[in-house]
Amino acid sequence: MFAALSEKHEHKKVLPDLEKSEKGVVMRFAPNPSGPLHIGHARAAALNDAYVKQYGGRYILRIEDTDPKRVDPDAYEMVVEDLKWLGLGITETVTQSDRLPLYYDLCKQLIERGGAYVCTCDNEHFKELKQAKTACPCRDQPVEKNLAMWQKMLDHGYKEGEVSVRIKTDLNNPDPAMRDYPAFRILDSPPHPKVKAHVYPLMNFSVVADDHFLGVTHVIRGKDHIANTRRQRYIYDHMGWQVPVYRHYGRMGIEGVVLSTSQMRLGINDGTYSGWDDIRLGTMRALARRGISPEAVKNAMLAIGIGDTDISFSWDNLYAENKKIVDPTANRYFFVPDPIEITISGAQKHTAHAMLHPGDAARGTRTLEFDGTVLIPNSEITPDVTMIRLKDLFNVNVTWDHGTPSFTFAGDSLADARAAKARIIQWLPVQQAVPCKLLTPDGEMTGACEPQVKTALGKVVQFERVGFVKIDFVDADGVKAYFTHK
RNA sequence: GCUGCUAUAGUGUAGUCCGGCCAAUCAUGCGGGCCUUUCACGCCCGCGACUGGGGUUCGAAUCCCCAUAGCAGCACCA
Repeated sequence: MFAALSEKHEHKKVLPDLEKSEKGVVMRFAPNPSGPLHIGHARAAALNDAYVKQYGGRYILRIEDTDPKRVDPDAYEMVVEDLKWLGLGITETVTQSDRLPLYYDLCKQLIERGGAYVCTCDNEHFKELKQAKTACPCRDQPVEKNLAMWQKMLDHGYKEGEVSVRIKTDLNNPDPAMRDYPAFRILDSPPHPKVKAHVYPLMNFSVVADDHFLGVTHVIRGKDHIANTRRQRYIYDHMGWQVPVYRHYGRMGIEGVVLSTSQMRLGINDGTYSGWDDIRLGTMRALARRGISPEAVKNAMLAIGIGDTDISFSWDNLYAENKKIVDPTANRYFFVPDPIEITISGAQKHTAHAMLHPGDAARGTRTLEFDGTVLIPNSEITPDVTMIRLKDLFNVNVTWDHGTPSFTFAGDSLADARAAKARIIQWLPVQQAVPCKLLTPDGEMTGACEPQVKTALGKVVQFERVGFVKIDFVDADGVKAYFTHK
């Protein structure tokens, strides 16, 4: 019995082992602060987090803000908030714009070692040379000249676009992407929101510097970085440093939501979206607003794993994870979409006590008073219907006269309703009905819900027979809810 | 064009490194049933895949070659 249980437990999916992890790991999540985090980020963030938790160690948040064109000052805060929401075990945070002197110093060292040079070739020209596996004239300049030019760069003796620092690689590398790639550039505008600078490192340079000096041991990132990994290798070799262990997972296609930060920002600015948490977006805050729990996001990402196959993200699988988390906790309430009012003859006043959760009687009940007239979903009354049961109340006969239904009390017996295969439907007393809007991906449902729903602001509840919803807004006029999933 | 990565059911995933125990795992989805005062949860049954073609081998999802498809890189973005 116990053996069977534990055996089943061991079958729980775990991530594949990482080599060189015996003494713990140091990993990092390194977003560009151009906006809030979205599902794409969540994969890298959750995977790295899971490994740090599995092996123990440090988890560094590194804000990569070395391109002032792609920095949103608000994003620094948003990224931290989103990670906090996800519940990741970040142990320290660094921001690259705080570390420019470190990069400058390393660049100087690299030049001294003959591993980099200052290049004044224009882009197009260099591209041609690169394709032809030919060295550009700057490549063979003496170290002293490179150092002087580098100092002139730092002294702002060059304008934007005039020079760059290149890493010496191997011009005969069959992959043109590897040949003498750039490491620093000059940018006169726009100004960086956090630091006064004009010489900026490019990603492949600052990443190596930080991974090395921060002691990063393992890097898990998308396979769009696989070429960068190979490029970065040259710097490690020039410096005689040891490279981290890398894993590159495949591309993840995500349907149904907008993920591009620039597109999102555009839509927000022109009013198409209400904000970063508009539920049509794929941001963490949008998911949160729709009632997706952070655990569900993490579990879904771990289930996907670090495979290098390109995959398409499945909302169904995310919803299934979320339901596991939300179903045991969500209170049940009635929501009547597109309601019609019906009067039931022959019935005494009744008080219905419906359970807040069918699996947890201790949680208690909510009380609905029946006194003759109720709201039910319009769609339930079709000409083939002869009996319905109002859930937790009683049965109702439906009789038809020239297409007009009338309703009469048909007894309390649940067994009768079952025997008659009557549908058990949600309902609301007219007096207790609170106007409620339910926003779904397919549009808006208008209806009414129980008064108690107003106390569930910010929570996920289940509207019985409709699905799980997040109560987003409550005021004197009613309730607004977002559909999470069935 | 050049360079590289990948290819298991609708979706995700295990197995591939070290060929046989794989007539291929688990989850999700879908269909059916049971349970149940929800179309939720739970339980049971079922559906559904090794991209194609060659080769090696007694034996291939697993190794090799070719083809096809997808993806990524060849930015003074990350």
